[in-house]
Amino acid sequence: MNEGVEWALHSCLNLAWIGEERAVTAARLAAYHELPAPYLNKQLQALVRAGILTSVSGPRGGFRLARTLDRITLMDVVVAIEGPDEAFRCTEIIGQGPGAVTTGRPSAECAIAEAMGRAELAWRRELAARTLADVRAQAERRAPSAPDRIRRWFAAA
Amino acid sequence: MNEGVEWALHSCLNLAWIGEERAVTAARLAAYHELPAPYLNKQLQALVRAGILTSVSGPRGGFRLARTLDRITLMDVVVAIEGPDEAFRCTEIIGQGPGAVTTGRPSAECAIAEAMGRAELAWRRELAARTLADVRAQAERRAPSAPDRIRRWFAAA
DNA sequence: GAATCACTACTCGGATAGGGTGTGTCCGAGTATACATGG
DNA sequence: CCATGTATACTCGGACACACCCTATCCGAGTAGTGATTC
Repeated sequence: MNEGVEWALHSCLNLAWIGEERAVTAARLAAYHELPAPYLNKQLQALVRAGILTSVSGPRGGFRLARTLDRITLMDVVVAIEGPDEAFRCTEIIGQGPGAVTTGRPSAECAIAEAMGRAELAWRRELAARTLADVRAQAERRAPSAPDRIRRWFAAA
Repeated sequence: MNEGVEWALHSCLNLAWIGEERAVTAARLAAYHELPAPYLNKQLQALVRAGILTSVSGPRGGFRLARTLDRITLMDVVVAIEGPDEAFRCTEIIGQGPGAVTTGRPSAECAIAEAMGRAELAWRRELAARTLADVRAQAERRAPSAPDRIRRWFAAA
């Protein structure tokens, strides 16, 4: 899986903790975790295209959450970064060669594709059921001091 | 996901349908779906290392199932081909930079890693619960003529 | 005629190149700010 | 003193190289079979 998914999730949570009063630049979000700033910028752009973040250029510009965390699921972020394609793609080899199945679309009859798809559906369902608000709540339970520390660090110059 | 997973699964089912009386070469398994033979051979080697298949060299050599289909899960095949690493690897950026969490292992406190891991666990659980025997039964329900057709093709020359 | 031995042909196994996708970087388009200037 | 125009600095956005892993391929190690040879 793309490494940018982890960066995007952390950045979204950080944006929520910082607050909505002002936009945050990609450079500062990157500095907080010592990430390569231009590359994180690229990932954040993907979130903007997906409608998860909004961005403004120029001075005082940066990124903001486009909606509240309870309306952003893990699935949304994964799809925004990774793309909508599923991990297991059935290339329909069952329809190739001497043993070709000639009736209709092969994937419809392929029990393998169905079984793999069912597992992947379980994965997607789990991701879609969990919002970033849930994750934030869990994080605050584990590290109650984190939100204030983050807010203070970003407030400082 | 690695494309070889699909090839490996189809090959295992084909081996089961062919029967245990003789080993089947990688070349014939590949020919049945018009796959590149040397590359399929590489994937089958991974299955041998994982203990899913057994192999014998020389004339009359080839591959055989190491155990019955009801003792081979989709998870076994995926791990054999893809490796044991999980798709979402937490690089623990939460422990880097100014906002570093200093107490203990960061991943233990990272709610993001936990949430992503939970989703991936659901995926693995689904794969581990489904054996190749289940998949074969489903395939035979959908295409009752397939087993006989496969057996006949591999029996010919 | 039967056993033994060397040879051959065949198959797996690991080591070796090529391509595509992620990874990382750079510079240009656009904008709010600040300042100088004129009324 | 206030309004206006301009220059400036800053940020996002997309276009540009690099690297790694998957894909694909090849040749060598090992073995069962086959035939000739010998007793």
